[in-house]
Amino acid sequence: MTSGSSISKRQSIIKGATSLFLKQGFNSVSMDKVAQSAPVSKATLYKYFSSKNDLLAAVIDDLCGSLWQTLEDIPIDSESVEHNLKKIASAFVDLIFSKEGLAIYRLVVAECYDFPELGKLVYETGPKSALSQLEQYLNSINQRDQLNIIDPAVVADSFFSLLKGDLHFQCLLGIKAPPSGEEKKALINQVVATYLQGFLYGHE
Amino acid sequence: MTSGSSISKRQSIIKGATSLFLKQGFNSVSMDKVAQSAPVSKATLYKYFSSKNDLLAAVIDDLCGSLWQTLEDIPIDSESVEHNLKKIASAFVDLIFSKEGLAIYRLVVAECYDFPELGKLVYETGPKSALSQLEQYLNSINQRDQLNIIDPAVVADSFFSLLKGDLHFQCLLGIKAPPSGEEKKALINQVVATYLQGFLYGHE
DNA sequence: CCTTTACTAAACTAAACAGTTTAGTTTATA
DNA sequence: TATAAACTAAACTGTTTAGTTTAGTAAAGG
Repeated sequence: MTSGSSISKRQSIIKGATSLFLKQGFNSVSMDKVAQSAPVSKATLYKYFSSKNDLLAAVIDDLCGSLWQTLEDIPIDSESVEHNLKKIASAFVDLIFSKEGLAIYRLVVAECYDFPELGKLVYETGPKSALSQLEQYLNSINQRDQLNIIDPAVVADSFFSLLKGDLHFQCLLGIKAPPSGEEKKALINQVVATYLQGFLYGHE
Repeated sequence: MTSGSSISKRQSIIKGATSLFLKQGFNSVSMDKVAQSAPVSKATLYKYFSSKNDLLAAVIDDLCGSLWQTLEDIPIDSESVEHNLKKIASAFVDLIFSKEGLAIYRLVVAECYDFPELGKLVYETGPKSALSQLEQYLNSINQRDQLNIIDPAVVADSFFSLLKGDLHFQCLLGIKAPPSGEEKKALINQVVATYLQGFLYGHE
């Protein structure tokens, strides 16, 4: 089938390019290597993507869609606030300390110089929706529990910032290994406890 | 004078390279351009720096030394905790949202792929000392004011993380302009107030 | 059977760039 | 003035790379 074959070619190019870009960075990967990894001919590669930057945009777009999906799919149910926060925290921490999460972060920050649209693309499809999701939840418990959250956007931001912390920076720089499951659990427990006490239920 | 001339050549190479790297990124700048901007001949350039990576290391080293100096020079005096925190916050925020601060962050994150030593160099000369400085201060007030700070390292980390927040990420990506003086002041006031209440003096 | 479309392998173009070399100039000093 | 070291401009080497072109193959559909 014609269109079927086309779609799978396109997909396999993206798949190969993604793997290479995440492993070695954008500049270190040549279009020849991308073509080999798909595997397609270079001519076909340029039929689907008009330039290397065009391919990068497609790769990032694809990655963001799949990576942040798990965070959006979290069911915010009627369980305790602590429980819900821990679920959000867990998905967030898993994401930002994953190999792909760290690699995409590096990739995007690195290419900001010559490719400004990239930043917007990533932010809009990722952090922005995570923030507004938490903000919405904070608004709901703010009403329900008669809390005193003046600016839910700021308070939502604080939650993710505390989870990132200095550790995320060190992992980005490659001077520290990403946390293990146990370490992530400990981090989440510590942050959620601090957060409940310091930001939500500690001011009465 | 021989050595005098040598030192100034070296310095002017670093100065030129710094300006170019911060503006355009490492990969987009050729050694020819660096030589022109110093200005020195290419042969001289390679007499002082054995490779482009060697030059980058010197640039980063020089930058970190000067950039983070202001943060280390803050006198932690006997004034109120709020006052001291605001001084630290102000220096930190000025640094991380400055053009150079953001550019060096991008530069280092971008070059992590092929140049792992860079991350360590930056972290050790920058964030690490800032963290331990604040940690030390927290230790002192912990004793003095009979606070209940269990892990000063974590609590120090939280302070800087809250100051960075999502805004720093957006500035990094170039999708938001760095905050003005007024905006930085507002940010500092909000974070310090939250911090005093939520992390230091709010648990009694 | 013929035509069109997708594809491939491989050669090619044109430019950029790290790093070296050459041949000659300036400058300080002894 | 002689010498040695630092310097310069410019050509050169060798490699890499984005993107194009060419010539030809495979296969589906009318």
